[in-house]
Amino acid sequence: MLSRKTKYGLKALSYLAKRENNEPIQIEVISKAENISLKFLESILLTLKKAGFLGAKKGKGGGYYLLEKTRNTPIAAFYRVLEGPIALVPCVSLNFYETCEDCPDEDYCSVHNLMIKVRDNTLSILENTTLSDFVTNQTL
Amino acid sequence: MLSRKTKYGLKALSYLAKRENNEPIQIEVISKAENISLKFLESILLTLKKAGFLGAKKGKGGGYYLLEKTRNTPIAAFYRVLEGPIALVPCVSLNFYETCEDCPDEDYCSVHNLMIKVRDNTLSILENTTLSDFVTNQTL
DNA sequence: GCATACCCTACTAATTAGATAGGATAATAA
DNA sequence: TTATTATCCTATCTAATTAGTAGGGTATGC
Repeated sequence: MLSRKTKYGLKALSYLAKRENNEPIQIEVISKAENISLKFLESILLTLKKAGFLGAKKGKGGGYYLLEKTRNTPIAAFYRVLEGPIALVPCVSLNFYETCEDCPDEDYCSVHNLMIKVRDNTLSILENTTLSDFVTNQTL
Repeated sequence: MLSRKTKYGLKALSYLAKRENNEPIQIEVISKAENISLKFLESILLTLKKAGFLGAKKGKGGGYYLLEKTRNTPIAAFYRVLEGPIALVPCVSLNFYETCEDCPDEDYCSVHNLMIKVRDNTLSILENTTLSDFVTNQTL
């Protein structure tokens, strides 16, 4: 299951992407619009900013805004920053690979082989859906 | 990510399904073969037995064994018993549905709509792969 | 120079994961 | 009928994670 962090992060990104202009918008506005705890959202948006997806402006009239490239960024990128691995087991993760201590040979592990298929299917959606697609409910 | 409970449960089922005969086999044997903590595996197998997937026999020569139908049971059924929902958010779960408190209208939630697609893709794999397919690495 | 709004670190409460302990129960064999 | 074997069952424990909170620090703009 998705953590609330990821869910809230995606909702906030979607909120920003739905706006017509790209003027900075305050955390508090998003927080109220999407029913997300203010301080929790603050930390999530900071994470997304550090990851290079959002810009921020301090002081009056400040807030967060989408960077140009972010609309064309696949959901998979946000997912990895917010949630971590997309794979269901570390031994099939492309970006967070870890060996299983209990498993002598991945190639002969039924779980491993099935989870590769699940991962590929999930990836095909998350890599081929950009933030723009996401807010217009399009998926390749 | 899968919990160890689910991963170990699937490995144990796969171990049982790979055996030629269907004589009861002791927890300890599976535990050693698959490098799973004995007591932890004990509780997992008990869960699978209570769910109707395994039979058990006590005393000398006892142990766990597959019930007939279990070989043709889809992985999704084991997954739901061991892990819970297959969906990534409760509001798109078929078997463990819950509304999101923060979301006024599911139909207009970007997260909701994308996660339906992810769920459907994952389900198509887990529902169409039986335990038999699983151990022979087949997937529809 | 003051108000605004993000930046940053640390902390806490609640829950869950991953076991572990230890005895009860049932089946088999001597 | 008693000892042995192996599952059954409940309770407990520890560590990690999640979700959220507190409280300043820092930069911006009027």
